[in-house]
Amino acid sequence: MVKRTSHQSADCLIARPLDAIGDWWSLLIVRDAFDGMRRFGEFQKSLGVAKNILSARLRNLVAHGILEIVPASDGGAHHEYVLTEKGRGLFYVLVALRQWGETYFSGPGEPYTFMVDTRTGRPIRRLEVHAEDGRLLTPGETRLADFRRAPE
Amino acid sequence: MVKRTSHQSADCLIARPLDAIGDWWSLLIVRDAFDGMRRFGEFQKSLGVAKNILSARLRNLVAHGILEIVPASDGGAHHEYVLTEKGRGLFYVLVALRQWGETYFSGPGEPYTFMVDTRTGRPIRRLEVHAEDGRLLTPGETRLADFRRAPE
DNA sequence: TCCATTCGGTTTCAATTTGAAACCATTGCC
DNA sequence: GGCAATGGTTTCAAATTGAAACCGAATGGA
Repeated sequence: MVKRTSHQSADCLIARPLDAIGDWWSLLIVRDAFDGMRRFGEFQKSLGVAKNILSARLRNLVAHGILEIVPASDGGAHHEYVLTEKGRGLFYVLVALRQWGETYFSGPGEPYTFMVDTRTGRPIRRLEVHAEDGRLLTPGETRLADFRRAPE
Repeated sequence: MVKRTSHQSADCLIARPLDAIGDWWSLLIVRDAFDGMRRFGEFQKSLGVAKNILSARLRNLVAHGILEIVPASDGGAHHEYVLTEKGRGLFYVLVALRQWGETYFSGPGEPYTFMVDTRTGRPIRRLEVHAEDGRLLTPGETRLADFRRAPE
């Protein structure tokens, strides 16, 4: 499961996250966790994934510090899986993926949900990338910089 | 490669995008494409992936309309792979993933790059989720709404 | 108390996917 | 023509996946 890049990509800050969540099911589990799911059975029913696979994915997410196991919540004997701070940090990845999905994958007549502001019920804004001074940036206006070379 | 959710998740706007790019290599290919890579050999050298796998992934990305094949560019005989509009839409996913990686995966002393505004060389801002009226939203302040039920 | 059921997994095993390496076809160059 | 580079495909072993069976502990009734 854990894929180690033996050749060391120059940009492991994409590769390393993908190592943690880069398989089909993990992000779906995280999404369900954002939706309040906590228990093995809930995830299994929601995703329809084989139990051994779910078991392995949950273990992996816990190992990566994205989920953590908490003793109970309704006094039951079994534990539950909840997002850690690190796991909640994936919110923006999910929003980005979802907005991309809304734009390019929602066919006409298909049932689809989209993300709204709970308070008003209105759709949220699209994500934007901004410069430090607030300017809106396009992909072409950004680049990767080596921290040691040009922080000035 | 293509994983069909037979059970139809209620939220296929996460699952469908993952079906297109939800394996380890595809997003890395897209990232390299944003970095200006266009040719089979460039991707192969950058990623260190087996050629048959790269071949399959490129084919898949083209099939999903994320990359397209263009005839040449330097007059050479071979074609090149460039991002489509849909592919460029993945910019926000990459930024989100990268910022998450910067936050949780960059160990001290490790070489790492981060994203800067080309014009100023300064780091870009963190992504934020905003309501229609501009309020900053946390994960808990959003939910998914059925388009047909509550657009009002 | 005893039996059945649910929950949360693990084990087993066949089928699919992956990846390394070998191979192949075309183009460009001398 | 010969030779290397590019851009793949084929082959085959190894790893991963997934469906189903199994299992143990904790309820829940009769």
